[in-house]
Amino acid sequence: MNFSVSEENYIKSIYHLQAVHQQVTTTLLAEAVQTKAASVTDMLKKLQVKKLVHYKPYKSFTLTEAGTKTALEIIRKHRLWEYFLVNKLQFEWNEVHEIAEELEHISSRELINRLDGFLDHPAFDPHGDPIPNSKGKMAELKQNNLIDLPLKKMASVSLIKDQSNAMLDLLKHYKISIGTKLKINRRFEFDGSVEVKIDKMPDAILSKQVAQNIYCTQ
Amino acid sequence: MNFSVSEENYIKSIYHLQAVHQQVTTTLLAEAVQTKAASVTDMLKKLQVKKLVHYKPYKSFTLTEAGTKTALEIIRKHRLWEYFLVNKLQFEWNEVHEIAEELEHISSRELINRLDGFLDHPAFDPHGDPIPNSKGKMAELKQNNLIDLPLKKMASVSLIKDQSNAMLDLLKHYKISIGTKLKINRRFEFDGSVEVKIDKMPDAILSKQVAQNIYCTQ
DNA sequence: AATAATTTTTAGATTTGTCTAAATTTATTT
DNA sequence: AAATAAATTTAGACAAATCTAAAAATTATT
Repeated sequence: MNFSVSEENYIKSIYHLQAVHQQVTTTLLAEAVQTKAASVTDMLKKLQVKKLVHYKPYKSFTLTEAGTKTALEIIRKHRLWEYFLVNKLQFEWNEVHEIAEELEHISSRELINRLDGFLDHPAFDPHGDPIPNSKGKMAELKQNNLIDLPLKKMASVSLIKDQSNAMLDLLKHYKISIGTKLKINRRFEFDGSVEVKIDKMPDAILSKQVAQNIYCTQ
Repeated sequence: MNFSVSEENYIKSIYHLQAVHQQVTTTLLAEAVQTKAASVTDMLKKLQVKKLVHYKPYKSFTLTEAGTKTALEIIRKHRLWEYFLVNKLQFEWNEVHEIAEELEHISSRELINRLDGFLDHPAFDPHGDPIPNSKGKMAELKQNNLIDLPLKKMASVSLIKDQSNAMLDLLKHYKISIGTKLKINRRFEFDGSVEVKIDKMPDAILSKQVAQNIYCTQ
């Protein structure tokens, strides 16, 4: 099956929203794909006909198995291209999202499988998100919220949940990126903020809000 | 300026047709973009408003300077991606056209300039066509039609004019591709065919029709 | 449980790129 | 130069994806 860019964007967004919200709503999806609720309804009907979503008017919608498979293919492309952009073309990890949003819609499966080989089958993209393999399977990594790390125990940043520019700006300031090694020196009970030692940087205090958006491994 | 995929395809096709025909016609362009003459007229009016073509109804149309610049950017993208597909992802040179047709519409200039650097600023794509640089300039290479080569003089295949599958099939059989070294042993006056010695292959006889589609350097 | 507020869907319009059929212009024949 | 043929444009229609405004259904509030 071949889908339009628009259809693919809806499918991908439904997948991502399903991972976070138990119930995906029309309004939520409208916001995700930058459109109006009425347009979402139209598209849901179209996707239902193509058997990509289960849809009950006024009630609910979820991806079908075929829809999930499609979503994973798009996400695989997105993340492989991001990996390529950062590791071969020397982009910064926070510069690649928009370009990958375009590249993920290139249709050739052969292309993406060769790209995968060229990149040596990476398991994680530059943001620490796992890359589905050609069968849709992706690696799972036990990730802990920074806030929950044991004291003085070195850990490696593996995922940033909030990838807004505001967040990325802040992380750049602290020189925190995927792979950055850090440990928690102490916790401040008052507001839940934490003092962290980051690689070769002076000690820094991260607000609870920031720390909750950073996930680590080990 | 940002253009739709459709607009870009028209612009690119006008550029290619202008290189071959002194006058590009509506019908010719319609065939090139796989549509009907009436649709071409509609699009020409749109491109005129955007100052990409000079257009006089019933008379003629040509690319403006801005239109030519745009065409060269698209062609640059197309050829750089083809080079990438063949030289990095190990595609065969006759497998890459369709994929590059999609990739050429990815908008990021930064991407294409970095790709150019990653590939070491190639001057020619896998078909032997010159790749415009970021300013739209491209290398010129004196290319001779195989039919006109001096006898017994080694030459290097640099361009295949007819890139139909039928032609590519035939070339595969003779193991002729861009860069193949060959020389003409003798010419047959009767039908204009030529006997050529190809690299490590037995002597072969190419019809005039085939030979006329092969261009060589040196 | 009735009313109000919110969410979702429907109805009808818009834009882009396309089409067919008819009208117009240009080119070719006789 | 008039008639015919061919190419081009116009007019009107259609599909995809969107929008706004109104209607319908659901959820929350009093």
